[in-house]
Amino acid sequence: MHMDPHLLRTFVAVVEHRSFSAAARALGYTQSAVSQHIAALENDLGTRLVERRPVGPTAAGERLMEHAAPLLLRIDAARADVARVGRAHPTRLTLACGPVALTPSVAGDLARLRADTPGLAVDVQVLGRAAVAQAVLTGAADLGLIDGAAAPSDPLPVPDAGPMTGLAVAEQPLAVLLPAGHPLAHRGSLRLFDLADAHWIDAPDTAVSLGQLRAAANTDGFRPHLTYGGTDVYGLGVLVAAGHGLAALPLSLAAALPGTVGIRLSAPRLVHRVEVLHPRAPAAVAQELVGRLTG
Amino acid sequence: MHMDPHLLRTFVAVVEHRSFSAAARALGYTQSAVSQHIAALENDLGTRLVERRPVGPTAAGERLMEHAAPLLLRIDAARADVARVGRAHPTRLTLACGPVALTPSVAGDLARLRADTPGLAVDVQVLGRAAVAQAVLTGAADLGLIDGAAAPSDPLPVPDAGPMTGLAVAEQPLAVLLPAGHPLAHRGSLRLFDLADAHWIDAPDTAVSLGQLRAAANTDGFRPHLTYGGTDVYGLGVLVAAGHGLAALPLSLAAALPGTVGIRLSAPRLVHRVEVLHPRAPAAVAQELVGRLTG
DNA sequence: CATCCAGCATTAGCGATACTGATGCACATG
DNA sequence: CATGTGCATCAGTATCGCTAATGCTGGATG
Repeated sequence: MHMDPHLLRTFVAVVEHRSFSAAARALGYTQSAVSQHIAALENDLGTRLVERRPVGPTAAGERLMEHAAPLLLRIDAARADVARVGRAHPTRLTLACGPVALTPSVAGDLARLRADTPGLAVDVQVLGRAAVAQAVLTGAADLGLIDGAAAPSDPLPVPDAGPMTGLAVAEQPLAVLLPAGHPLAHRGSLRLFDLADAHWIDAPDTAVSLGQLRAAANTDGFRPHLTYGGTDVYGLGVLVAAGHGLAALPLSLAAALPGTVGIRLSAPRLVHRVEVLHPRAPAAVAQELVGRLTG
Repeated sequence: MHMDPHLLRTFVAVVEHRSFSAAARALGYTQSAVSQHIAALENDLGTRLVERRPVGPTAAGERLMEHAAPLLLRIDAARADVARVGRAHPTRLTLACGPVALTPSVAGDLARLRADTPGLAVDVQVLGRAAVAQAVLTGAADLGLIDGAAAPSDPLPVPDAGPMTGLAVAEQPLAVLLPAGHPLAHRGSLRLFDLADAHWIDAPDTAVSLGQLRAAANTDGFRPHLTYGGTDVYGLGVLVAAGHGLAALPLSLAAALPGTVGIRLSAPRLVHRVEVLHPRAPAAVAQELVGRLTG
């Protein structure tokens, strides 16, 4: 009865639905059960966790919410990790890819793997950045491909919810995408610091997210001027071309977009890297693909 | 009954004690209850988790063990985090320090804080590196001080079991400790790569651990020639002086040890940094000390 | 200000659960 | 082959965790 994941799950549902009854419906309980769950949790922790009428988290509840999601995720990850043990050679490979992570070289390796292992079904899923790690942890995907900006020898930051290894697959220079007529568009290279106060587009599911940029460059700048929720690189290019702001992309991608110019970033020394994420004990086919990607 | 922390706890106890009965005694249960707990877990996960006679984890059990400790830690962290909310101004400040983290400057800041806040009881605890973060997360300490080697702008690696912030307190050059008669002892500075194949002493609770060194320098070398389990820097100095191997230390500390020479490391660009760890919502006094340490 | 109502709390009751204590059974040891 | 250690199993019981019904409270409405 101590901090039962079950109680946490209904707590999260209550906070998200902002209603006991709605949470009950969503979870397949009665409203009474939900009420008792919350009461039990509050009793256990000795504090009020949700304010009623209107329903919402208290300060303590907000704290708990920060823990609840990772906790529940890790539970699923543990389940998946245990389930993977002893799993025979599966005939299906599920890949979770970040938006810009599926490069021609990766696709080539994958094609060669399929050629060498007849009967292998492959399932490629494109997800948002955070969801990739989650899919690998929970076993929804056999492998994950993420990308982002980092110093040349630093690994990409990954939410740590379980034993998972990231291996570099490919690196290329990082570029900033400017509209073709931009005053800086003729430069051979640019320093990131000079652009900290420029207008930026935050496109966390398409380009390098501004948060990553801030972390990698160790600064406070890069405040978003516009937020782009799509996963389509061309759409982002259109926005940049129209002058809505700048975006950071791997150089080869930036060079391919019409109406814009991709200028290589010279300082700080950052690269765009694709990494493959795999669980501690991946299936045989997955292991094989990891070998090809990194070998 | 899905993956109850209770069941996990007894699972961990069983694996650690390598016995159902011993685990039962440790947990205050009957042997029967423990047997049923394990059976329930195995039934839930659909795999055998522990081998009996002799008792030990199966492959799946080993996987689960990797998750169990962080999971239980995070549960305690969540508890502590929630309990901290609304806590009035406490009159006692508990500091968890890593072995080399308690520098003169830190002690000075602490002394000034005590002078300014009469009636403040301070409790300083020296712990191993991993235990510091754990103490902060579980609320056993209000603040933690850790140290280690890292690239100048990189944060120290901290086990991610909850919302916790690390702020740099002090940085100084990293040095390698050589016996006084060592052939390289007259050098003005040394490159770490040249020492990768030397004999090293692994002293994770005293000097910079070799694991950190490997990670920071991105290499495979630094295989331990001798392991030193103590937390006493002078004892480590004696071992180095006697030629048992080398160790990495902050320069000022290395310079103070007799019979040895501390040579500054010039490449890769690594520093020894002390960071203060605090939970998301630290108590008022703790917050004040953080301000003084970092300000 | 009276009424209504949406929605959370409370309670009784019952089936499921989680313990204990006793017993069974398998394996290692001498 | 006898013995003992230690896990599995089983019966019994207290407790838990649900549902269904009912109570209660704060806000909207005229």
